[in-house]
Amino acid sequence: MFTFVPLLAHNPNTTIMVLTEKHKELIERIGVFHEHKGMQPLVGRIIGLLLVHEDGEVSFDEIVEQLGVSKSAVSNALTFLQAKDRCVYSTRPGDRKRYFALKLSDWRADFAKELENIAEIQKFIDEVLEVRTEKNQEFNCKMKDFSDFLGFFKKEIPALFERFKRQQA
Amino acid sequence: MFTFVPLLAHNPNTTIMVLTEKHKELIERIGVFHEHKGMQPLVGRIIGLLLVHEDGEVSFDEIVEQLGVSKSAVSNALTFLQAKDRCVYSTRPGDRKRYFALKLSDWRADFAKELENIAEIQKFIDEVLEVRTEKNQEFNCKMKDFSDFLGFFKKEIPALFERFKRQQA
DNA sequence: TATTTGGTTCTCTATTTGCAGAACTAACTG
DNA sequence: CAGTTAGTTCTGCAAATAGAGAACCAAATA
Repeated sequence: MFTFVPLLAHNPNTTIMVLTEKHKELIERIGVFHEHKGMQPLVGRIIGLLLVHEDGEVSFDEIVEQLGVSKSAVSNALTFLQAKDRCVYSTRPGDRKRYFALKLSDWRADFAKELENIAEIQKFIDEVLEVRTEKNQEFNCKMKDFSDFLGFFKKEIPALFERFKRQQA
Repeated sequence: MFTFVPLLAHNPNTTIMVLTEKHKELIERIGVFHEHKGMQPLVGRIIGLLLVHEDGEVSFDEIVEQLGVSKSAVSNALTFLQAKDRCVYSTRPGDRKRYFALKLSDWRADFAKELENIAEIQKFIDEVLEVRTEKNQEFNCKMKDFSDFLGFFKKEIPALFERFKRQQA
């Protein structure tokens, strides 16, 4: 008679990385940096942890332990990070845990998105120009100027990555 | 006997601009755009109002009336905008009112600051690289790559403005 | 079938935020 | 000096946020 003997089921990576004070302090600072960008506190801390963790992949449980927060908070934060496409998880045969990692691979796409996002103000500038009267031409000109620059800027983004690539080789 | 007859004291520009629905709706959208950038709601609305207002300069009172908010809220928001160097006020002889305007003139400096700000993540990336072990070289390499790009990017910012200037002429 | 594991969802609460309204101040006016 | 004007600061509250803890669920195990 055969019994199913799971290879790893009783042997998940249960030892967790030891974080030094330096690690912890860096995680906090990365946390507040992201808070300033409008993210909720724990989300920023998790990004910090995933960055400094030597494995790059961190289990749900370990996040809970390392950051000393509740499972519910971690669950919500990870759902958010995945929705924003900043984070993915992988699994391992015979181990039901999920191991979360940053999608560091597409930093190019992410950064480009951020640039386009800040240039998004152009849309508003243009709408503003449409509703403005001719009364204050100086003001209008400066806005037109800014809008033109933003258009130029957006077009330049791909070239920027190109030049970086060439300059690297 | 001479009496002091103030030229404008009883004649400040008391008629306020009429905002259409389109104006109001645009102000709201500009407001939420800035909220997403981490500003408090009223600050974004004021930016919107100063953008669409035909005069470019708007008195404290008119801000209160147009946006239908309290004086205290406006006072705090304007203090904030001035602290952030996004806004200035001017006065007129014989008129004690302050007329607030966006510092639209230095959009170049502002935009450059925003770009540098998003590249500030490099500082953290580098610190992270210093505390990371050699364990996950692939992860480390991607981070190094990203950091290199951010360094390159920062250096490119002035050139970007240069190219825009040339391309305009 | 009962229990454990890994995680999600729901409910509740402490904290923070954003603003109103009142009290206040400082400069000017009658 | 009493009143007005223009704006600031203080006090308090309603709403939003962030997270704890418990209840819950589904898959795997005993």
